[in-house]
Amino acid sequence: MAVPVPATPASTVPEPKYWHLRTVLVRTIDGEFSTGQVLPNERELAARFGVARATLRQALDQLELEGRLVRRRGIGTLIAAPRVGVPVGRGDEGWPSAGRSPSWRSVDCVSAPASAQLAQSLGIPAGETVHTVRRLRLVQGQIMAAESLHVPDSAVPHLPAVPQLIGGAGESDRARSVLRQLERLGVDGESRSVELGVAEAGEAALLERPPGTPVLVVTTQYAAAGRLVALAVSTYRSDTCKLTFGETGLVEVTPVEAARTA
Amino acid sequence: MAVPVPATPASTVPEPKYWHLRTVLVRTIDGEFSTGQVLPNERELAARFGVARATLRQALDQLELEGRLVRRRGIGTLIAAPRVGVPVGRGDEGWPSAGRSPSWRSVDCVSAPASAQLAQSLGIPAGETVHTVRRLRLVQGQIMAAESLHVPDSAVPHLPAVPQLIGGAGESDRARSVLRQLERLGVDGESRSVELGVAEAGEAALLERPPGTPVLVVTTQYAAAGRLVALAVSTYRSDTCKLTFGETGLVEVTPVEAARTA
DNA sequence: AAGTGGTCTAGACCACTCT
DNA sequence: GAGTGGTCTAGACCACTTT
Repeated sequence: MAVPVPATPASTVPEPKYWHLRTVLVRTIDGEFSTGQVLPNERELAARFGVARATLRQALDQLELEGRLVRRRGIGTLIAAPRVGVPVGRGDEGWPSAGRSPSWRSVDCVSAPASAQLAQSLGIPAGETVHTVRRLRLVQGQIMAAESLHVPDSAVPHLPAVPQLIGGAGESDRARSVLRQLERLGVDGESRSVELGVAEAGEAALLERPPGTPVLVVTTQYAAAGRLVALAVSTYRSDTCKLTFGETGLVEVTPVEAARTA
Repeated sequence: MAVPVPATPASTVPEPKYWHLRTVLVRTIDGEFSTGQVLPNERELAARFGVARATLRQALDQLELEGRLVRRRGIGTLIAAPRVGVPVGRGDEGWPSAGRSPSWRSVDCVSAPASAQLAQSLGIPAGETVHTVRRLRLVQGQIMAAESLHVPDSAVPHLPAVPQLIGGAGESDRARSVLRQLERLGVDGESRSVELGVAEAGEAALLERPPGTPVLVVTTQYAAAGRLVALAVSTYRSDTCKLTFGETGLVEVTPVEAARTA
């Protein structure tokens, strides 16, 4: 209010300040900054552009959503690395390999009666036992996704008997057993969906991100012999991941920006 | 500040108010509201929960990102309809059909030299002519996505001669020609990626959304005879779309929420 | 202790929609 | 004109990281 300067004299439809700011910042960071570099702090940036800090933050929020910036408490705002292409789909990445796939790390495994909604999703009677394996997907040593893999007990009848109450030590073994049994079934088909979501407490913790972090939610139905044998719900970090599908990289990675704006 | 009530007495790590608010709102709208219903206005909600309007809005932002709410200027905040599953991939949906596919509507078509980055993405020399068809994807009469389909001139040498300067009337014809030529090539393979983005001015207008709207950016490389013949960049509305891949719905749609939280 | 981003407030004005 | 969401401000305090 102190400064009544209509720097953009307003044509017909005044562009919001934060959006204009974003545009300026995009040009600046694409031009003068490189990955890992830290921007001036928010208070200084706000002063420099003559806006309130909240307005500046609105612009930074956008850039963070686009994966261009990373903000770290107590540290500062830095230029993000380009997103990593993460293969999703058929092949070694797609199907849970019980062996030493370097890509996945099992976290825990619980066996419990299916909730009504989960039962419906799996096409089983409510209350039937479902084994849920939680695991993390690592790419280049970084946590990219957290997954809950739900397997109806009826799909893996040959699981080794294990006490229902599981001590923490046994969980890893149990997860392995479930994955191994699944592998033996052989998979006929997969059906997937991708949508935008936000991570709540549990997922957020696994992803090492604050609650509310936007994620790409990938839901996969695995079928064997025409029957649904597993349902995987994977939440991928949308800031660092680009999901890739299909013929494993017909051509190399494609920079998108120019193609969108050109 | 008037009310120093620490409703949640803080365990070890105080949960942000807006996050707690979101949780409360989720329970409320899942329980007592149904699609299309309007919530009380923001000022009243803020008062009711004893928070500033900005804090309430932070919670609503989250819910909108999740596709649970839709906010309309001058109208109010309403419960959103469930996301629509949109097939992406092989089949009639995946490949541009020049004919009367009810799913796509061509907007315009421009032919211009490729920018450096676009040329690289297409694997052609910079400056080569590229035909860009812009079109909209409609599902159930609703605009779901905007697409730019880039086709190198060398991939469609049999295009009917048309003056370079195109009157608005002829664009629709030209778009049809490009799509038809593409169809005749036959497609060997497709390679896709999905990532989170935001719509800028042009896209936003086509999608009938404000700039900054989050979108799912789908980049598709089309190959014919081992050669890259087209690059499609499609931006899907993340609030209303759930992208589906694979064997066209092995089982019916899967509600995700329960599976994630269970 | 100093510096950073994260949260929250109370209020103002604007743009849009409907009556 | 009344009511709604969208933008913006100026300031405060908190949580986290580093020195």
